Amino acid sequence: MSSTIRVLIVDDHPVVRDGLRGVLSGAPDLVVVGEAGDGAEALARLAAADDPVDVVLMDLRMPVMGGVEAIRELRRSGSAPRVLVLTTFDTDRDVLPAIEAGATGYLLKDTPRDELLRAVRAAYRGEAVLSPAVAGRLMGQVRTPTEEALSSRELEVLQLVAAGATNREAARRLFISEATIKTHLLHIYAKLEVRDRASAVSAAYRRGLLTT
Amino acid sequence: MSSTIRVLIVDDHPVVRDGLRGVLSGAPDLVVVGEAGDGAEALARLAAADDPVDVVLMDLRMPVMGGVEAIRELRRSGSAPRVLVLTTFDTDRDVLPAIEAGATGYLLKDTPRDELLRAVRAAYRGEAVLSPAVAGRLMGQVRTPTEEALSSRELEVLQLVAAGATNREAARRLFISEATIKTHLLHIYAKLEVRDRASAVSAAYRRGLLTT
DNA sequence: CCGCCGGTCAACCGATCGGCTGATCGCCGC
DNA sequence: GCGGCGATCAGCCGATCGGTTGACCGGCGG
Repeated sequence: MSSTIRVLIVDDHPVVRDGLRGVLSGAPDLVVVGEAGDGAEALARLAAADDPVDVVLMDLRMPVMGGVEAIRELRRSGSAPRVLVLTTFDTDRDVLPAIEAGATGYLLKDTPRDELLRAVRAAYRGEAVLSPAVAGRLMGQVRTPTEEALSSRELEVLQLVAAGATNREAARRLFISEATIKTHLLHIYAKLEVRDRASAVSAAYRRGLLTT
Repeated sequence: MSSTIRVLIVDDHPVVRDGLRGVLSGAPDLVVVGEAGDGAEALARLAAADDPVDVVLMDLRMPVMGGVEAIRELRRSGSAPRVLVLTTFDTDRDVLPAIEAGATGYLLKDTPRDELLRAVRAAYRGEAVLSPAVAGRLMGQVRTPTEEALSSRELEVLQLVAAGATNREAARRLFISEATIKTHLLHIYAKLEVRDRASAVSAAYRRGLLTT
């Protein structure tokens, strides 16, 4: 019958893939048509036009090619499958890019089995499904639209500062003036609501702007 | 037969529990005798003396009671089962306490299925099994014995600095002199191999000394 | 018993930072 | 076409930091 939902599992952990396969295979209306260990494998699998996929269960942090890039590629190529993100992390740095890239839903891995099954069916219908923690983050974004969100240039500066660069060194490395570095830093302080570089670095780590 | 290894799965993610159950059930010499969603549940299950467990597959970061405390409790109560840590994280902050607490092995969740099975059997025999990344961290510890390991006082200072305190503020908060703060910071810089507070904060986050 | 280590404190110096004001330029959207 | 924003740059100031040297004390272990 045409009501069978065809699912592709993308996760770099074999154990997790097995777990998902097990959970999904318990539902008569779902069938796992493939697995992939990273974004590139997933794209390759999805390119096989003779074997369509309805819903992609996608991890985010993977080697070779992460989930966000994979989703972006999918959208760019105009492919059809819904993408349901399933990951451990609920930081802004993970959630926002994934949703911007075009994920249909975003679940955390502590989601109970039955909720996961419902989410796959909902994603198949094009409905948005979010874990409560993720929903909260999104609301926070909407409520404070202009907050945080460092510009890419500011992030470069902050990375150098976190690496121990003085203003002078950062300026040299970015081929700009020391005054500009100072300006960027002032903006960064304002956005992160701090007053010095040390706490700016700390705030950035907490918000997932800097990678651990 | 007595050669059947009895395994308890402890992980807060239902999907992961399913995956592990699936992998283990594929081996004729292994049997999953229970599951738990956090350390407290695991201890309760292990307290049932009429139903022994040989190997515990233990996640670390869990709600209610984490894996490290659970392992420590187990050892304190003189219980027998081997504990094989199976987690996503390989930072010093996770690895070292777990091994100190008495874990028999430490695997990351990207471990292939067959290696996981071999590891369970090895743990049952009391052999140490480490994922390559974890082994590397341990070696690093041994090679540089005096490295890092901030004293508790130094950590207090660093936390304040990360929160945006100036030396003067930190001094006031800890009821000590500003000069002492400076001395602590110099020691911190030496241990973390940096030259300013911003990069000290960064290094601390990367090593898991400061919590995200 | 003596040495080492962690914690405490002091004084001094140059280097750097944070705060402020003000300015130019290019791009995007209304 | 105007306004806003990001990025660029300048100069000035006081405050703070980083580096150094030297010192005292208490506990722990050889």
